[in-house]
Amino acid sequence: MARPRQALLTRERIVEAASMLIDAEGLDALSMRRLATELGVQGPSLYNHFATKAEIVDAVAEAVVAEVDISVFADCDWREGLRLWAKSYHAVLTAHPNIVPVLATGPGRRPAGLAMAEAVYGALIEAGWSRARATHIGALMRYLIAGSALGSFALGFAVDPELYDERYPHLHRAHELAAHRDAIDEGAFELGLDLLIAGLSDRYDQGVRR
Amino acid sequence: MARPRQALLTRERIVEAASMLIDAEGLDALSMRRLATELGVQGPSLYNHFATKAEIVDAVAEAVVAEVDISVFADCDWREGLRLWAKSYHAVLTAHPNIVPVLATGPGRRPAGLAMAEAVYGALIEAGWSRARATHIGALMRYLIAGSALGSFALGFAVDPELYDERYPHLHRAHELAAHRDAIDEGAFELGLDLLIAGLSDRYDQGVRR
DNA sequence: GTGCTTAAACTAGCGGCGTAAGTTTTTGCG
DNA sequence: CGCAAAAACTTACGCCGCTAGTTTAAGCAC
Repeated sequence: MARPRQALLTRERIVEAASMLIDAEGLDALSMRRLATELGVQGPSLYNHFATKAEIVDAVAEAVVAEVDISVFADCDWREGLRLWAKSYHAVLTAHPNIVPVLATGPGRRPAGLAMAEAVYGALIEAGWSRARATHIGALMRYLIAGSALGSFALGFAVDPELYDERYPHLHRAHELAAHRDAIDEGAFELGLDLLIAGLSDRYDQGVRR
Repeated sequence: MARPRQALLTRERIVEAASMLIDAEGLDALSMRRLATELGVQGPSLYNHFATKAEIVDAVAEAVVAEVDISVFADCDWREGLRLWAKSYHAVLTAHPNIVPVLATGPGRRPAGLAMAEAVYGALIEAGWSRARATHIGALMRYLIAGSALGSFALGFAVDPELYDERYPHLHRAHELAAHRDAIDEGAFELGLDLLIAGLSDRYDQGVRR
């Protein structure tokens, strides 16, 4: 086949297929040949639209970050804005867990990431936080959100139950955690969010804004 | 060469070389052939000591986690124990940033990880926290520590400075962040640690332990 | 309308990857 | 002493990201 009358691929279609593949089967399942097959095309054809595989993964990450709702900062108090934004961010990452390592590791050079940073940082600055503290707070929220999305804490205790009782007495019945995995992760995230925002709120109200 | 009089490889030597390679050049630089070369040996020889590459990476992760000081829980108040443990954990991850994605993503099935969970969870339970809350707190600390170690927040703003002023007014001079990257990340982590432990401490003192 | 450039698909192939299979030699034990 | 297990080796398979070169269609200039 040479050039078709109607183009088979677009950047959009490629990103969408890649995103679905990552969501369904994980980052490792994404190979150029596999992705191309999914799109009814031969592997190297993808290079007509993206220079490298990394660019494709990047575009997927960008699309995911763009789902996060940053409009909340416009209408809310900084505390409420922070909370709603964090929940939206958290929800998006929970919906696309397999791409999280890319988001967490990679830099925020992409437009959506910069727009998000602008929104968060801007809201904090306008609330009266110092530049340095606003940076810290933004980073801190990211730590919590990315950290919670990355690896389920509850996961990984599904080993031989008898082993625990001998060597790890406090982990007795810890293997049952796996069943409540989602609830636990959600609870831990909520706890963290409450504690951080409450703590910041206290400092803010006491005039400690740097 | 057939079997040598003195074995060239041991699991220890392999893990050490792999660890050094990951520290020096990153996870991607670790390939079986490359690692074998580093050890003066042919690639497949490694399979005499480890069944898969994943097992080697796992062993490296285990060795890193084992560096974390969990003895602090024995002598301290739970608050101080939590703080010292978190700092030790954080310091270890900062010293081996390239292995962090493995630790963060992967389950805690390894002995060192289980021992750490046992220590943290045990200290919280004995302090009087409910089982559910202790789990949340342990998970939450992990989120903060792993999240902060994973991706520097400050990194990734080293783009064309002129771009910021137009589209992202609050990120004005944000590119300068890269220079203070370590200080910022450290500040954000410390802030998070302070806020979380202070918040938990308040709840604890008020008798809210679940 | 006829040519020219560009775009978008193709095929072939390079070097590297993880790993399986089978070979050779040494060691250590019954 | 004989023999199984261990620890190195060589070879090879099928995947990977990606490059190079080819073919044909589309879009545009004159």
